[in-house]
Amino acid sequence: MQKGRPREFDKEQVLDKALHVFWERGYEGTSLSDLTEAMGINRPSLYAAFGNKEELFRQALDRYAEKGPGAVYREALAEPTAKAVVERLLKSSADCLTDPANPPGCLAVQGALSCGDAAESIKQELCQRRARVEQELRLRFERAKAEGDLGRESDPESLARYVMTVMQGMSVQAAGGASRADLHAVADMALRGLAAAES
Amino acid sequence: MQKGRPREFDKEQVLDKALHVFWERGYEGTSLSDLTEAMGINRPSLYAAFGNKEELFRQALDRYAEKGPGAVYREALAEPTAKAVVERLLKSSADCLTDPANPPGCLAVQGALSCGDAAESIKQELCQRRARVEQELRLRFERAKAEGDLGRESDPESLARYVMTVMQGMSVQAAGGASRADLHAVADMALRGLAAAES
DNA sequence: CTATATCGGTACCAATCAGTACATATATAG
DNA sequence: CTATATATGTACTGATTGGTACCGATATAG
Repeated sequence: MQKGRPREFDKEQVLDKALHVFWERGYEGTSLSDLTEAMGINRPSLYAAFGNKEELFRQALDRYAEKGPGAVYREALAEPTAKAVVERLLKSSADCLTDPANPPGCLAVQGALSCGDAAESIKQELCQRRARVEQELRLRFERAKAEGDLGRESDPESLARYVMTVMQGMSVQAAGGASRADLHAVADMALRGLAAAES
Repeated sequence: MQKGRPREFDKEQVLDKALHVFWERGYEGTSLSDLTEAMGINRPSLYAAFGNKEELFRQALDRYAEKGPGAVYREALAEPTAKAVVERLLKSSADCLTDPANPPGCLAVQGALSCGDAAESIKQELCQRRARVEQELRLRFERAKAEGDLGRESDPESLARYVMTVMQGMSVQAAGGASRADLHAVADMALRGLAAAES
């Protein structure tokens, strides 16, 4: 065991609390007072454990991508066919974005869509994360095309961008109060379109 | 003419400047210093002419909806057929969201997607505006259905929500750096899907 | 002309922001 | 036991937030 007085809180546990606050209020909309109150620790403990507000956000984002909704995306990519990937992706998004246990919408979309100078680097980080997911999806579609699972005339890049666009739109819809059923209807409509476009 | 010293700036002109700043940085990300600097007036003049930050935002939003991109939406709704409405809506959105003269994306989406307590009422205002546009679109589709322009099995509500979802997703894409061509490809894909779903 | 009403600019307000100095408390290492 | 290392809580920092009091300037009304 290490020297010194031991920490009196569970780091992952309070990180989840911070994640929840950032998710709900965005990066700029969250103050350190909001964070310390929700996390149940005081300011110097927060700084000692997580660095500063920006680093805390990044750690919360990592957790979001790893244990939270991000895990759902990775599972979807593992589906055997492109069609199954998209279906799983859209359906899971509809569920996840409206999960009553979490704030509505997606942290990677709402965390810092537009912001002042101070949050600029956070905004760019979120852009990169979204772009990375889009690229992973594109790669998955390219594989599907190579496997003959998608037609020769299909365009993996446009397809990936389109699916991302629908998911991101669903996030805005969720933030506006759309229900799980509403989003499932959107997902169905997008899926019908894709199935038709493929044939 | 009225008594007193006349205002030395054009109200609409400086309101456009304010609109631009809010559009780029969002409501919370914009400080009064940002505004006065961009508008070229000092603080008391701003308060005398526009009330306060929140009222200024609302007036900028009205202008956005009236003279800005909002006008494009109204034009699209006037198209003769549902298909033409959607096509015009998506294509115009792609152009508008990536117009180099404006910040990328849509003010009604990025202005305050998630935020702290102070901006809560702005967030709700934006939600209501988005919902109102969605409802206008739904009404347009209901008319199209009554006119036989849309099939009997079509669902105007889901259709409207789907189109709004795509447009809102395109706004997120634009904020992330997507080009006009990128968004046109998305629009084409959404349109192909709808055409197929209709048949 | 004088009286009145509004505008513009300086210089301020209290509240809040993110971040920290410092003293005290509590653990291990020897 | 003592020495050391880390955590906690109070109370603070300077900078910035949105918002104003006040005064001189500039217009019209009579």
